[in-house]
Amino acid sequence: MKQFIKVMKALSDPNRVKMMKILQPRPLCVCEIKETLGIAQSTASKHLKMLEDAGLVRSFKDGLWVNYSLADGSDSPYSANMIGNLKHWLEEKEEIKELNRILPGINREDIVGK
Amino acid sequence: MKQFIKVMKALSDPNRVKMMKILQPRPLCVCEIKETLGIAQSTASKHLKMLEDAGLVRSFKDGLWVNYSLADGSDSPYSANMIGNLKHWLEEKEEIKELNRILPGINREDIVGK
DNA sequence: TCGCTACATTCTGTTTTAACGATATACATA
DNA sequence: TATGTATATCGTTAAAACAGAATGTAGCGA
Repeated sequence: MKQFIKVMKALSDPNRVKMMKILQPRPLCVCEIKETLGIAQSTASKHLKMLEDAGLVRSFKDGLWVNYSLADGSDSPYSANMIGNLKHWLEEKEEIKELNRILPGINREDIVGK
Repeated sequence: MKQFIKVMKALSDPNRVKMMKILQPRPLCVCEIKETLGIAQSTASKHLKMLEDAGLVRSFKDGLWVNYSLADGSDSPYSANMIGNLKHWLEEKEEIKELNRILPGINREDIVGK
């Protein structure tokens, strides 16, 4: 039950859901994610930790960067189901389409401040 | 997006998830639900309202009683998916098994105080 | 080694959520 | 009509969640 609640809680915040959506095309580092969503770096980092604890994303370091990608769902049936469904859910929502629009222009090399 | 968040939020509280589970076998009135879960009547009522707003349960009056049952999922794909999956998910969890154990002994006629 | 960069963690203030008791509403029935 | 019962709503309080700024940590490069 705790695991299920963890997944539901993780997905009950708009910014975290957006993260799940923008991670669909490819892995992103924290700075790309915070830039895309327009939130503070600490906020992004905390949200990603919650998603990771719920088994929804995974992270791997690449030198100075930490890349996040969608998890494979092996953590629980709940995470597996939600990861799968989110691949087609919300696709047509304006909030998400807008993110998909700006996402190609986001590049870790171009991001200035911390 | 708002609709999705609403469903996730509705299912990120243990008492509300338990409600979804005990409503599986048959509809229940508010007093049976509050009795089964051991919570205050006002608390149960509020939780049920949230579940209803999310399209996860529906209510119909029967005289003085208000019966709640699982919704049919026509409200959104999100609610449909969760209603369906919750029919088999969590079934083996001790918290839920305990509820299934006491549920048959719960009867609206036997519930005393408000 | 020193500084710089990306990220994590901590701190603080604000908003949201959950609980219960008390009150209001709706509907039977005496 | 008056009363009692089931549920909904309101008021209050305590705990949890979210945000950003500030600080700590790890790893690269000069």
